[in-house]
This record gives sequence, structure tokens and C-alpha cells, in this order.
Amino acid sequence: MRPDASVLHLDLDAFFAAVEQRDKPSLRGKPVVVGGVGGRGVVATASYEARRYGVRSAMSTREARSRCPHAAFLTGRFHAYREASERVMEVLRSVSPLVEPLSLDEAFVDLAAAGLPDLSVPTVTEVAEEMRARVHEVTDGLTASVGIGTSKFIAKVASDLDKPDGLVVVAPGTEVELLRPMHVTVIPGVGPATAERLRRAGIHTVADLERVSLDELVRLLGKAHGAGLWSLARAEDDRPVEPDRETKSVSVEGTYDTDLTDRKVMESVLTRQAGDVARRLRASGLSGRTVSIKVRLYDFTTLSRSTTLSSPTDTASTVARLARGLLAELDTSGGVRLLGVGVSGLADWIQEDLFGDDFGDGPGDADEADDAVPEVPLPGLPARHRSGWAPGMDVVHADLGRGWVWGAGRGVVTVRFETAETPSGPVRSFADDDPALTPWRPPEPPAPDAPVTPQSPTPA
DNA sequence: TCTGGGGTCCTAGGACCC
DNA sequence: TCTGGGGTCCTAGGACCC
Repeated sequence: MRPDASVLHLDLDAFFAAVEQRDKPSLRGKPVVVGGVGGRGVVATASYEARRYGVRSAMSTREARSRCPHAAFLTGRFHAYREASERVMEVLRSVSPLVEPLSLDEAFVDLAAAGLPDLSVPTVTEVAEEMRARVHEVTDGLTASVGIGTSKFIAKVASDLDKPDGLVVVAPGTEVELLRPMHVTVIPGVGPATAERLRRAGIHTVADLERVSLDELVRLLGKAHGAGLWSLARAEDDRPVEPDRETKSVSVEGTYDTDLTDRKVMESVLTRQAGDVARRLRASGLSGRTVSIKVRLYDFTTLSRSTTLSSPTDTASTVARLARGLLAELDTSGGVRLLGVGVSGLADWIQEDLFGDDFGDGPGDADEADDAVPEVPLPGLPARHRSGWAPGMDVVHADLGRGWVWGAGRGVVTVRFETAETPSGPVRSFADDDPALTPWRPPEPPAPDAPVTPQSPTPA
């Protein structure tokens, strides 16, 4: 805890939804929900108009639709968000060299490194108001809420106190009285599970927490967590603003609209994800020794398996092979809703084979060709159709006859074999490059002398 | 057809080494 | 031969954050 209020926390208001409203004027003033729009999607951000209907982050999209059916439901446009975020971070870095981004829409700024004449409340208030105005300007109208205090914890609490488009400075010395009446969940690290444990011990507010001894808290929550909460309840927080935090892991995962049951499909998914992970590792000049998979079963049970190599890799084929091997250990017969691949134990260099011929190669040179993830056109399926499946397309599978694409994405196509004879046939998933899938083809243009038949109107 | 995706940090047990 | 401990690495799971 510092003598001055010199830690600033900035939080862009309803960020993803606000970017959509900025870019599409027709959405302004209306409820907008950004998130997964599939059957198993959840809300990432709801505009304030949508929040009035009870739509919240992390709520299932299904629930959000029932609460606010007239909202616009959009999947994210992450390039736009990243671009806006970069502009904001630039503004922050023009104020202080010590900026720690927490996500696209949040960051801490250390005002003690900003070279201000002093760190009095009026001075930091003025700096923050200028900063908010600059953010508004460079992002074409986005608003931010800002909090300033003597620590990260207090700054973060403060930025929440006057949302949206607010600024709160917590004067040094007033932290504890601000916190005491608040619910324990204001403390970062107190989520549903910890809150429930504390509730059962009769601890509801920060004031309650402050009365519990360090020993008892450690007994209740474990060493690190207990000791951390004990300090935060007293507003004791010395965590520095860290501008360059190192990446510890890189992962890709996906949840499918219908559970996967076919091992071949699962392997194909893992192979594609391994390619994505390897590509991102290389793009960052990283490689890692531990390859993990994550599997969420039909009943939401989540399993993980990992294996560690003696030297780091950034090679798609290696990650893919290990991932498929880890999957082989698991019983997935009940169906799988989520699959993921990750690499951790990262180093910013690659352990070359010290005794091999390519000693001295730079990072990323190993097995370049091996990383080319299957772009080979498969028999009977023109390359341009790969990953081009969309719901409504007509497909044919040899075993089950004609079906319709029900869901598509992340390398998986879900087909409902629904025909006039079997109105609600079985649903099966395929890898999107499965040669058994025959793509829809646009109708041939009518011959010049053929009679032109009127198109039946397409339902909206 | 309740429950995303990308992360971080912590715990606990077992292996292994000194 | 028996006993004891500490430290580190690895794996699996869980809580939490935005």
C-alpha cells in the first residue's frame, strides 16, 4: 500500500457491445448482446440496454434470448476489439511507461512512474479526466470507467463504483472504511466457491472477514488464499504494476453444439487445434515442453491429461501426435462437448538437437514443412469447400443418406439426417474434411433458351 | 440441448534425489 | 539397516478472472 493514490485502473464500458454500437449506428440505444450464438453459447458482453432486461456476462445465450428476445445477438469481431484496445493502451502508455493490460478492455497504470509534479488527489483526478477524454477521442466515442487508489485492489474497486463513464479516486487513508461494508466478493479471488465457504463460517462482509484471525483463515482456505485474503481485507496490497508479464501457456479449445462421439472426429479436431496452437507459438517465438488436452464430457465432467517432453516443441505434428495419444487414455464413449489442446512450460527458445546437423538454426526453423496443417484437398471434395460448410447446405453421407448441415465450425460439421421419410433423423458429426461429405453446389445457371422459372421466395 | 474461451495460480500426491 | 527430511519436478484437478 502506497502513501499516495497512484495506481489507476481503467475499464472500458460494455466494451464489445459498445464497439458494435459505434460501428453500426442502427444498434445505438438498443440492446446488444455479444457472445456465442450457437446452442451452447454464452454472453461475453451485454450493452447497458440489454442489462436492463437482466442479461449478464457468462449467462447462456439461450437464457439471454428468453430475457431479451428483441436484442441483437452478435458473435464477436475480435479484430475490431483488438484495434480499439491497442489505441486505448497507447493513450495509457503516453501517460506512464508502466501499463499492465489485464485483457482487451482493462489495464492498470502506475501514476508514480508518470513524472507528475505531485500525486495529490486533485492532480491524479485531472490526469484521469484527460485520459478518459483522450480514450473517448481515439476510439471514436467509447467510454471508460476509472478508479484510482493506493493499490491495485483499491483502484479496481474504485473503477466499479461509478459505472459507466465514471471516475472515482479513493483518498489515501479511507480504504478500510470504504471496504468494510462491502460483500466479500469485492475481493479479487473470492468467487462462488470461496464465498460459500465464508458464508458457512458466518463471514459475509469485509468487516466480518477483518475480524477473523490469520490462522483461522488459512485453516479455512489454505495457505496462499487465506493469507492473501487476510491482507486484502485490511486493504494491504503491495502488488506492483507489471508491464511485461510473460506468457505461461497457449491453448485452443472448442465446445460443440452436439456432443462428439466419433473418435476419428475427435482426433481430427485435436489435430487441427494442435496446428493452431503451434502456429501461435511460432508467431510469438515460443515453444513448450508440456502438451495437455482438455476434455469435457457430456455430463460436464472435465478431465485433463498432460505429458512432458525432454525439450520444447513448437511443431504441429508433435503436439498433435501427443494430444491424440493422451485422448486414447480416456473413455469418451458417453460423448464429448468440449475438446482442447494446450502447450505450457514455455521457453522463448527452442532446444535444438545439439548433436544434430541443424545446430545453430534459429527458433522456428525446425520442421517448418511439418507444420503445414492438412491443406491437401481430399478426394471428392474441392478444396474451396473445406471449412466452408454452413447450416442449410445439402450433404450426402453414404451410410445414412441425405442430410442437412445443422451446425458447422471449428473443423466439425454436424449433420441432421432429416428427409421426407425420416423427419427427425439421427444427428452425426464429421470432420469438415471428411471425404464422406459431399458439398452443396450452386445450381447451374439456366441454359440461354431454357424457360426461366420464378424463384420461390426465401424465408427471412 | 443450462453452463465459452483464453488464461493464471494453487493444492496435493507421488517420484526421485540428496 | 533403519529412520527422517527437504527440495524439485510432474500430473490432475479446481477456483478464479475477464
